[in-house]
Amino acid sequence: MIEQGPKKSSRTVQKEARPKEIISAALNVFESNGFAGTRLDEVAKFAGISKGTIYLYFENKDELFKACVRETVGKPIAETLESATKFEGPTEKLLHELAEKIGNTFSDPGYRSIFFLIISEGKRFPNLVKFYYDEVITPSVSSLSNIIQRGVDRGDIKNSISQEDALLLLSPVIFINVWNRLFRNEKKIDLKETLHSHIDIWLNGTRPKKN
Amino acid sequence: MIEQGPKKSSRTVQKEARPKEIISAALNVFESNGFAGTRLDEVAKFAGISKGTIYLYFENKDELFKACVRETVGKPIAETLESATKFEGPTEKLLHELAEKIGNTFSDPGYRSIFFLIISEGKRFPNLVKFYYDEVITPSVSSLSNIIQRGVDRGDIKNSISQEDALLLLSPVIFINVWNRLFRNEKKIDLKETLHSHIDIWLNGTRPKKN
Amino acid sequence: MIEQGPKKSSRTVQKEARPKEIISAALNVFESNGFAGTRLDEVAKFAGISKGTIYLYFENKDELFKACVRETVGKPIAETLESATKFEGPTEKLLHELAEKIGNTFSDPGYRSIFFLIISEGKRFPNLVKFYYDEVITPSVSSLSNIIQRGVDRGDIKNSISQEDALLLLSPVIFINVWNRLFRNEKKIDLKETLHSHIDIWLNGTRPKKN
Amino acid sequence: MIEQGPKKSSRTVQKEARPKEIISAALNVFESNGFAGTRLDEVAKFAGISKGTIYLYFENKDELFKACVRETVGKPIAETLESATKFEGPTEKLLHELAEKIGNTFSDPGYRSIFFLIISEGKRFPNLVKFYYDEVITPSVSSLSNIIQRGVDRGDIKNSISQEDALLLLSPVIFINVWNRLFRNEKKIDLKETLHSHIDIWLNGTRPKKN
DNA sequence: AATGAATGAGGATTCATTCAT
DNA sequence: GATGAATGAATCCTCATTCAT
Repeated sequence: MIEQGPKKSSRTVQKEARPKEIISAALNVFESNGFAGTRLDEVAKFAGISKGTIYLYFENKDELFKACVRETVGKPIAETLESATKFEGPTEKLLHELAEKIGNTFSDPGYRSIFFLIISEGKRFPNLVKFYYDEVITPSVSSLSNIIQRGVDRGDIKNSISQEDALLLLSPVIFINVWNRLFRNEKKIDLKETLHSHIDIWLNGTRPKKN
Repeated sequence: MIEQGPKKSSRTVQKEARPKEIISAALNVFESNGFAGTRLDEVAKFAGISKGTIYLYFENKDELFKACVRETVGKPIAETLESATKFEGPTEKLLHELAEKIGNTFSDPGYRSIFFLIISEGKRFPNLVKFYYDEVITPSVSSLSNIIQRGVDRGDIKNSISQEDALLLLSPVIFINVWNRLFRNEKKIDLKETLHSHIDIWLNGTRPKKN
Repeated sequence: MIEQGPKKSSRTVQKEARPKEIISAALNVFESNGFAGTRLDEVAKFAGISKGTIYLYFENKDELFKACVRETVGKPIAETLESATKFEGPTEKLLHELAEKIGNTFSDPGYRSIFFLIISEGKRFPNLVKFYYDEVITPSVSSLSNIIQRGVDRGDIKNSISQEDALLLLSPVIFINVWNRLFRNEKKIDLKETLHSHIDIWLNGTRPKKN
Repeated sequence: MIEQGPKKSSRTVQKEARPKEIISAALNVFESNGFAGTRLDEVAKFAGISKGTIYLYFENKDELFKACVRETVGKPIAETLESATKFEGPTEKLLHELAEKIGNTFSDPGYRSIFFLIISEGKRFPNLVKFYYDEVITPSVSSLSNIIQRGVDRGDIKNSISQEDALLLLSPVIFINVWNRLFRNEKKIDLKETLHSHIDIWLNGTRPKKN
C-alpha cells in the first residue's frame, strides 16, 4: 500500500505555488525594466493575478526582488564545478564537459536574469551581492581552484597558475553573456562553442613544456 | 598676427561648460542608481545647480541620459585599438602595450560607468545600444581582427583564429570590470596585471608550432 | 415545573454569542485606533475568528461600528439616574450614592470606550450621536432635573438652579474621564473620590440660606 | 529714517506663509475626519494648493499632524492663568475675569480642534500628548493652584482645597466643549454663562464659614 | 457557518516637468 | 540664464469587501 501525504485542496496547491509564480513573473519584469523601473502592476498582470496578491506573499517590492535573487540564485554553476572535482581523467576532457554544462545552465533565461540584476542593482542591494558572493562565487572559485590544482598535479597544467588566472578560464562566460544581452541582434556569439575554443587555447597556453 | 575668435565672457564660458558639468554629475548618479532610480534633484545638487537648469540644456531625463552615453562613450578603446594596428614589432609587445592602455582607460570611473549603464539600461534605450555598437564595438572588433591578422601574418599567431577567438582576447576586460564592480569589497582583481597574464597564456596557446 | 425554551446546540449557542464577541473585540480596537484607523483584520484576530466571519454578522465596517455603540451604549447611567428619582432621604445622601454608582459604571472600559468613540467619530456618524442623545443624554438630563427639583422641594437646594447648573453636577465625570484617558500616565485622577468632593462643594454652594 | 528689513519678493512672502496656510487647512480637515480619515488631497484642496505642495513643507502626514498641534497648541489658557496670578482684588472678581478670557479663547475653532484631536488621536501620538501635558496642562494646573492658594491666603476660599478640587473649577470648560461638539444641534450650552454660574456655586461652596 | 485567498479601489508619497519671478 | 516653488501623474502599498472552498 502506498503511503499518502495529507490531501491538499486545490486552494492549498494554488497557495503554495503562488510565490513561485510571482517570482517567475517578477524576475521577468525586473530583468526587462530594472528594479526602479518595474511596476508591481505589471508583475501582477504578468503573473495573472492582482496587485494586492503580491503583498500576500511578499512584504514589499524590495523583498520581492530579494526573493527573486535568492530563489533563483545560480547554485547550478557552483554545484557543477563542485561535482567536477571528482572527475577522473584528463583535465582537457573535464573542462570541455564543464563547458557543456555551463552552457546548458546559462541557456535558462531566469538564470541569466539574476546575473544581470545583480550587476544592475547591486548598489541598491549590497546584502544581496554579499549573499551571491558567499553562495555562488566563493564555492565556484574554490572548486575551480581545485580543478586547476588537480590538473597541475596530473601534469596537465603547468605550475605557475594564480587564482586570477584560474578565474580567467571562465571569463568568457561573463563576456559572452554580456555581449549577447546587448548585441544579440547585431551579432550573436555562441557560448558553448566559444567556451570550448577558449579552453583549448587556455590549456594549450598553460601546458607544461615537455622535456 | 593670430586670428582670434570673438572673446567669450565668463558667462558665455560658463554656459558652454554647463552641459558637460551636468553630464558629469548625471553620469555619476545614473551609475549609482540606474536610470529610473536617479532623481534629477540629486543630479542638480551634485552639479551645484538647480533642478530647473537641467532643463535649459536637456529636453528631459531621457535625453540627458542619452547625452551622458553619447558624450562619454568609450571611443578611447576603439582609438587605442585603431592606432595599435600601425604598431611595428612583435605581437607580444603590441598586446602588452595595449593592455596597459586599456587598463588606463578603464581606470576612469566615467568610462566604466557608461559600460555598466549600457548593460543595465540597454533594454530601455535600444538606440543607444545600437549607437554604442556602431561607434565602439564595431571599430574595436575590426581593429582587433587586424591586429590578430597582423600577428598571423608575422607568424606570431597560428592560423586558425576565428573572430570570436579574437574577441576572447579582451574578455577579461569585461569580466574583471564586472567583478570589481560587484565584489571589489570582497576581493579586488587588478585589471592590468591579470590582462597581461591572460595575454601571455593566450599567445602561448595560439602560437604556431615550430617545425 | 419550569418551562424551558428549545435546547440549543453548542453550535447555536456559539452562533448567538458571535456578534457579541465580535462587538467586544471591535470596541477594543476602535477605541484604540479610531474608526478609520481600525483594520477588520485586527478585530478578527482579537475575536479569534477570521475576517470573513465578521461579514456574516455585520454588513460592513460602518454597521459594525454602529452596532458597537448601540449595543454598549450607556444606558446604565440613565437607568441609575432614573432609579435615583425614587430615592427617599436627603439629597446629599442621594447624590453621594449616585457618585458611587457612576464611578462603578465608568470603571468598565467598554463603557468608557463608547464615550470616546462618540467624541472622536461623531462627525462621521451623526445619526449615532442623535441616537446617543436620545437614548442616553435626554433621559439622563431629565432624571437629573427631577433629582434637583426634588432637592429644591425638600429644601436641600436653593431655588435658582438652571438646567445647565444641574448638568454641571456631572461635568467632572466627563472631565476626569478625558483627563485619565490622556494623562493617566502623568497623573491619574480618582473619579469617585473627586466626584464626592465636587458634590460636597456643589451642594454647599447651592444650599439655601437659613433664616 | 525708518529701518527696513530686506525686501521680500512676493514669492518669498508666499513661501513663508505656506506652512501656516497648510496647517490651518489641515487642522480643519483633521478635526472633521480624524487623522486616519483625512485625505491629504482634501487638505490640499482646502488650502487651495496641490497635493505635492504639502510635501514641500511637511515630511509626511504624521509630521503635518504634529505640526498642527504644536503650532496651535493652547498656550493662551496657560498664559491667561499665569497672568491671573498677578491679579489684585477679590478672588471672585479674578475668577469671573478668567471665565471671560477662557470663554474667548475657546471661541476660536482652531483652538477647540486641537483639544479634540488630542483626545481622539492621543493614542497614536503619545509624544504629542506628553508635549501637550508639559506645555499646556502642567503650567495651567500650577497657575490654577496659585490662584486658589492666593484665595485661601486672602480668606476668600476655605482651607481644605485639594489640587483635584482646584481642577474641578475648570471641569465645565471640558464638559461644555465636549457637549457642544456633540450636541450643539440638539441643545447648545453657553460656555461663558455656565462657567460664571459654576464659579459662583464653587466659590459659595468653598467659602470659609464666618464666625 | 467559517475560512482566508484574492481583489481593486483608495490614499500616501515621489519626482519629472513647468513656469513665474 | 537661473531659480526653486508648484504641479499632478505615476506608483507603492493598504485594507474593506467578496467568494470559492
